[in-house]
Amino acid sequence: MARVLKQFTLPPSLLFPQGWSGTVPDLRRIQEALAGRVSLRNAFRSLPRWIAGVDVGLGRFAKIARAAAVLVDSRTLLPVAEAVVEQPVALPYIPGLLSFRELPVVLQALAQLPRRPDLLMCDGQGIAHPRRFGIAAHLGVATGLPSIGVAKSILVGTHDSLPGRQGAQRPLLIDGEGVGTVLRSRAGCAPLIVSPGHRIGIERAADFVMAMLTRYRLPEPTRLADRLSKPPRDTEHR
DNA sequence: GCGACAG
DNA sequence: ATCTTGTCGC
Repeated sequence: MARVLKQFTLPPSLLFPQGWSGTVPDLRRIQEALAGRVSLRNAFRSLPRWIAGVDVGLGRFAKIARAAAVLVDSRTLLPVAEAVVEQPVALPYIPGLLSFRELPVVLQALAQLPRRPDLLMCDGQGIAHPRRFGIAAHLGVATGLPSIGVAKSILVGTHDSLPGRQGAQRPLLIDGEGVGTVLRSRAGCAPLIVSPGHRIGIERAADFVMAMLTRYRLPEPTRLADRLSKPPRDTEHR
């Protein structure tokens, strides 16, 4: 059952005031209001043990959203629990409003985990967003849990040129304000865009992501969730 | 008015 | 996000 979700802090009415529906301007106003609940204060001094990665994959014609939540033990970087939930897609993808499309099913998947994560990592932006309220920030505020956004590309913001070596970092700026970190997680790969979601600062968010890297471009929690969220591909050829 | 635009 | 085989570089 929904063991974890019941422990989450805010009631649905406060998480999504318009019940996920409404016009684009309506949804933007919701983000502006909820952005005020985001905290950049660090909830942890060092990497906590239980980290959940979440991601959403779409079927062939984007009819079904498949959310995956993978609980990883940061001491071993190995998965200790997984959950997958599928649900019809309710909204189209609109840049800047991703969370309204993906969060409903993500919350369902998180609810299936056997224990409450200490920290969440998800695909997409945290505060590196036009209204400082990307999906990672929304997820953090919705659950009350610390969260970090790990995106594969920039939504908004600029940065100085980034060295090619692994570990290189540059601040991501929006109108001169630091909102995240452009991080070369792996040499020869496009950098990751790391930004705080909730209850963590810019610098520590990048540190925690680095601590979860192995040989791949994505940190383990997100990488595993990404794989799990992909619908099984047809192998049949008539 | 014209592009840009997480997943 | 998804559609897709082979191929070039760290």
